[in-house]
Amino acid sequence: MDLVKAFLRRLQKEEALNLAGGKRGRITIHEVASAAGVSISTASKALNDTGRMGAETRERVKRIASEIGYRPNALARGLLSKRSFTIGLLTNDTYGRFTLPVMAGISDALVDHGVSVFLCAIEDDPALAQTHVDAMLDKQVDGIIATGKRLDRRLPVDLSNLHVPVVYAFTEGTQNSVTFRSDDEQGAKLAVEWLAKIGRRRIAHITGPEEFFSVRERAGAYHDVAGHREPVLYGVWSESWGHEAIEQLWKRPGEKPDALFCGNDQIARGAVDALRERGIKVPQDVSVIGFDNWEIVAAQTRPPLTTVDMELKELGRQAGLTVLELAEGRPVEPGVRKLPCRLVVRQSCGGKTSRE
Amino acid sequence: MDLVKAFLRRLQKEEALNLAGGKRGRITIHEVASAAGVSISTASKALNDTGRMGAETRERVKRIASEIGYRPNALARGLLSKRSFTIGLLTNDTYGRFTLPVMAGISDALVDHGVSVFLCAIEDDPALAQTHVDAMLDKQVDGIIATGKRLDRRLPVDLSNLHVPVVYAFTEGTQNSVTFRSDDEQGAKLAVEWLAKIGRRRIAHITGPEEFFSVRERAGAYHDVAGHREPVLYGVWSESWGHEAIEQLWKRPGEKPDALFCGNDQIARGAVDALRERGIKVPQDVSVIGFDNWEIVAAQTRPPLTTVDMELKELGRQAGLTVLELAEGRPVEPGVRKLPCRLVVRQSCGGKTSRE
DNA sequence: GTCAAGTGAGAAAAGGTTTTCTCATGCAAT
DNA sequence: ATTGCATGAGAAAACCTTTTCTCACTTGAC
Repeated sequence: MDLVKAFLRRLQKEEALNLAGGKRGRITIHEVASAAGVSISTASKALNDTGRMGAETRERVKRIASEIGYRPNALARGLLSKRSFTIGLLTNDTYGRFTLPVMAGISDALVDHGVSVFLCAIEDDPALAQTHVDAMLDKQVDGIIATGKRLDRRLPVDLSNLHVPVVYAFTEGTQNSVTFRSDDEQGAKLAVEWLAKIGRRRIAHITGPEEFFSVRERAGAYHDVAGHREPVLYGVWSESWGHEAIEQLWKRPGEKPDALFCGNDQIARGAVDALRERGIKVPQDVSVIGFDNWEIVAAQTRPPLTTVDMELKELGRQAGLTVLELAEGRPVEPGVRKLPCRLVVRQSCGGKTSRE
Repeated sequence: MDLVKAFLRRLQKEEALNLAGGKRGRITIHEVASAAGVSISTASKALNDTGRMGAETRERVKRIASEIGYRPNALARGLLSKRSFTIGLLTNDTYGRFTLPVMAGISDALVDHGVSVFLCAIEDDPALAQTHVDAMLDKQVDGIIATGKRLDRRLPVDLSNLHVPVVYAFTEGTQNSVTFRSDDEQGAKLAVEWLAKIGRRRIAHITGPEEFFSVRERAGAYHDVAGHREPVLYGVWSESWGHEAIEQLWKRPGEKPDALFCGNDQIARGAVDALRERGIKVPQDVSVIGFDNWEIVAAQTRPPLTTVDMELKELGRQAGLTVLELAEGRPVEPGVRKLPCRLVVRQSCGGKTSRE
């Protein structure tokens, strides 16, 4: 009876293994050692280029290891070294609008350091966030990068007293943390200066809700460059607000703007569509510039939008390298690092590059 | 002599602990055991509800563990159990257009099993893909989910002989694998039947490139329901193709379509915009239906698009649960599973729900 | 007063790797 | 001949858990 049970269990196990694709025990350093006729200590030292041994021995071990396809078990290694070569990316940006480029940058920067990334999407749900953080800590992540969709909001979870390094990217950080963010002021300046340079004088600013920090920063820079001659229209982040704003602007008396600096690409697209419907030509009559360089919106607009790119991938890259520095114990100056934006010129502004 | 040695070692250990003060090494089961005055074996059994011991002992250990904030080290646990509670998600969909919903579903399904997800974006780069796969295997992932942006394309890496289970989601799988995909035929049928039901008779189909499997499947279902009275226009997946298709349709002689079934939401949006520019009212004159339910496009179109949702999140959820089943050794029938699509009714079709 | 059975708890091994310590061996210098 | 010292390589401990095995003790039955 007991025997039957054991047999059945074994059978089941083997069957499972077969389905899994033939999961016979992996090749360990023991196999390498015995195949090379050395001890595991020697094998380890040979493979890691540490310890003392004859050059011939080292070479032989290495050759055999690669021949039989040995790959060290990262779990075992991590257990000892207290480094898992794993980091966690925490985000509350469900759409991935901002997170994806950041993630791409992180991954790009860390993949050749052998670091993998856990992606955890927490939808402003503190309990879910805590669950994910706990799971990551249990898995001994070397660090955590927190990212979001807004520079002036915190993630709904406290990461300030963890015993692993935390870096913030495109979300608000804590007191003594390292935080990466885009330089919205510089980005806005870039946009408005471009419009001025191509000869536009009456530049209006249609943007998102005033309570967004980015909105205030961009509006501030706009005023610095363009002065206060044209109004700033605050609204929401949607195409329909772009439409409505055009309506508001064009129904008031007096001269109309000859350029629009929009708070994001969706607003810009709405505005461009509204202008077209009124028979106003973009870019001949009015230049329009967006913000975000959200390809899917900017490139599909007619004409394609000139816009400001926040270089989120680069931001992710730097955040990734920084969390790695910290994980390896190297000191990193805390503070907020502003990364410059870049102007992406397409056809919605005219000027030098408008007609080719 | 042996006793002395053991004593010295213990002393040294305790000193180390004291020196650590609490800032250094994490809390291990040793701390729990000594705080509770039991051995580590007993502590382990108490916490895992295994083994035999007095109810009082078990409770005490559990209470103390939670008091001092003990969390088991997943690396150590994984080393022994050969389960890392980690899976990898491999994708070549850079935009995240399809991957994000799938990822959300996977994460959603697995988070309360304690499983975390490595996200690896490989951009059709075989070398990068291999690097990521190797890194994941080294980290002993319990399984891999491969996902993409096209049902009829493979990822540029061979996953067929891994010793961990692999599940394919929204990408083409291998011979004896488990593959999840949307039922595009059923989805298309849903769309065309809806148009018929609200009284449309001349339904045209504007869609993507014919070499896409999904395109052929949707077109097939379209013909089955709508017959061959109206043409199918193959093109590309962009708004501008939607525009152009309208031009083509409206410049030919004879009766115009009273409904459009579009191959994706971008084409639908382009078509709606083009119709508006011609003074044709949507949905009063022409009903338009999209495919994908890509919120950012469908909801921002004027009027918002009725469209077909491929339920990618559910697809991800099922893929996640399946890879877990396989990882736990439970048998899973190989084959392709088609998941039904769902019609999302907004305002671009009219009919019953058009005016409220 | 011995035995069998049951109960509670600890010792030890295992998992794969790295690192420190120890041990031969051979060789040059005294 | 003895000491001193490189050199090459292995033994064992450590990382943290889980699990199996073993042991001591109690209890009720003979």
